[in-house]
Amino acid sequence: MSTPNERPLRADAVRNRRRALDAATTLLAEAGTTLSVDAIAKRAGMGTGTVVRAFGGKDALIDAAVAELLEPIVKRGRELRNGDEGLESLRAFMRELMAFQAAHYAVSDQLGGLDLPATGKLRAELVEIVAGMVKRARERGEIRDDIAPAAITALLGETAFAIAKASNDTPALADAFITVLFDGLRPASG
Amino acid sequence: MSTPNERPLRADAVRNRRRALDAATTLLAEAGTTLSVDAIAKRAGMGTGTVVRAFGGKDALIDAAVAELLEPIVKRGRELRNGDEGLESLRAFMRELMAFQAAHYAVSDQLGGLDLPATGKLRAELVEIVAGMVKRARERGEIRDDIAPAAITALLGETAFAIAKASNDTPALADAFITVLFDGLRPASG
DNA sequence: TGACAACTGGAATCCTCATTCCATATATTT
DNA sequence: AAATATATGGAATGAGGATTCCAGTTGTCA
Repeated sequence: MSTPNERPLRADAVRNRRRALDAATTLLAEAGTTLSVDAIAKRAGMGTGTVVRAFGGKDALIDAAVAELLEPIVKRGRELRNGDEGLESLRAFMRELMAFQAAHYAVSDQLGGLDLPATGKLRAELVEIVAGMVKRARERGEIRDDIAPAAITALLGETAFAIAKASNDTPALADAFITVLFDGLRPASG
Repeated sequence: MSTPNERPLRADAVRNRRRALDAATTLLAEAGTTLSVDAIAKRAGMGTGTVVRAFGGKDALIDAAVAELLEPIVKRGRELRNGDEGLESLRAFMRELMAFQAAHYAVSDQLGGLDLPATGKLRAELVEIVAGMVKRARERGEIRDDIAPAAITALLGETAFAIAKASNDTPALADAFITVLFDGLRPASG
């Protein structure tokens, strides 16, 4: 599923690919780090050329690293959506999303200007998952119906991302956010 | 108050300073623009050196431009805080903050990595203003008391900034955000 | 093990920018 | 208007970083 019908990579190339990815992830996690190809190469213990070649360019490497990071939370979202328990699923997912963002808040700081297709796709799926949950919760009458679902989805999505840095200083923040948000989303609250 | 006891600038220097500032503001407002000194200089119709010299460096120029942009909203915040009508002031200020952010959403995209002391100070004052209003509203019993004021301030602040890009696509979004947020902040809502 | 294709390190290259410099031009002052 | 202090344009400089190149190395296959 990942690399279809290409000539198989040599064993050392596979190894280095993996190492480059890990090094990128590590640097991504460190706020204030210089995310240069050279820095990644040094961290991975290999030459610059090797790093670039492994993915065909810096952006592709970062894209792969971030996508790999995002994968589990997206998967988790799919699960929650499928066995959909309505509002509770949504609340649970928001909690996990925020925890995820808090844990990786340094990442998004360093992504400006990069072209990250895979990452973008996953992010879009995240939004889509939340939108689906919002729709279902609303059909069940669990959230207010005087506000457009799209607006609610946007509110949740933006808030989930916004919390990142702040909640890293104050872990309890996420709970406060969720409490206020979901209280405000209850039906007949106007 | 702005330039104390320095030797007065020559008339043309004053003019160029102004033009550089305006050019920077213009470019800042355009999403996707390259915010290089050369671009600013070209836009302002002057040489690169002139632009840099006017403020002593790129960062200082951008800082001045953004601070100038922020000034009115901060001033407005001070007014609202002084004639404090409690929760209504807070709600009004949030509305204005969000409108402001929506209008200038492109700005913050381009500020990563720059050192902007004046801008930072104004932002801090914005937070301080919101914190003050939250405190007052809480003392008046207008918002729930089961969540730390600091958390509420953070929630409002982060949300206000988060809305920027999204609400540029969908103007009604800000209202939805505020409705949900303030409903969720009502006392005895738990 | 030998032959060969696939990889590797990291120096060289190429870009994008901020900042500096200085010969030239313009304001200011007398 | 002449003298002087300031300011200007924009080429030159230099730093930071992505990408390319290739001589040398290592995995792979027979």
